[in-house]
Amino acid sequence: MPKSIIRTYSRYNRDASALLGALIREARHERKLTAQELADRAGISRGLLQRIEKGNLKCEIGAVFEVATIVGVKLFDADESTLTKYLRQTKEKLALLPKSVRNKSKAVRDDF
Amino acid sequence: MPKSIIRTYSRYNRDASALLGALIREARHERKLTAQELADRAGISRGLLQRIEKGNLKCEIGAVFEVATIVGVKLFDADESTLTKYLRQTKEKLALLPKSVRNKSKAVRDDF
DNA sequence: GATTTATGCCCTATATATAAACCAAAAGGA
DNA sequence: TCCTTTTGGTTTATATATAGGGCATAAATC
Repeated sequence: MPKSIIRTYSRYNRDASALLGALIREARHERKLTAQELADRAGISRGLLQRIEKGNLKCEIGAVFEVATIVGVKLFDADESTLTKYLRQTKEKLALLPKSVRNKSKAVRDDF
Repeated sequence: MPKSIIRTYSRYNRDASALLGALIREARHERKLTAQELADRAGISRGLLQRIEKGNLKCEIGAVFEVATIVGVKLFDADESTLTKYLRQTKEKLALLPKSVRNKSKAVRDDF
């Protein structure tokens, strides 16, 4: 990130991230997990989990997703099966999977 | 990140991120925005937007949230007002706001 | 067809997020 | 009360995500 970019976030997203962190923290307590235990399960450091639970927007999304999934905080929707439902419904799925494969089989392109 | 941690992600979250990226890309097309235009609006580089649309889990969550909000892809829920609803309902909000203020007024602690 | 525009994907420099190790304070349990 | 555990907050070293640029291809547009 050259030239010291000061990134600003909208109030909405700051609230959203703070809420997500609070939900994660609450869910962790409900499951009687210490911060260290949850961090270990997610494969991250305890310090990173602390920042996630505080709603820090600079955390990598993969770490946040992993933690949220472990403690049962759902993304996109409160409904558990919504993601899978989306994955089935969206016609983008057809364009989705090849896209994630393209990098692996770089030059071939014989997949159609 | 010392010691070259190889972070693994669950299949669920890889799918979730890929779906989120696809939804963002689809929404961007619906709004007739070029990648450069959306990146400019979000204050990020075009390359980062590309990675977001590919569902790269190493992107910072703040950038993903900003982009998603701009093109109208909702987080947590399809309903627009769900976040604000949550923010009102959750009793965690009381513990939430002071937490985000604590860093600003570092040593004072006269807020109670 | 030609020409512009958008996209995909390199590359490099650098700002910074992360892990790990601390310490002190808070919380919980005896 | 004391003792243990958990948490919040540092600090430091290092891995790496990012911005920015270039370039080739694809896709519009004419």
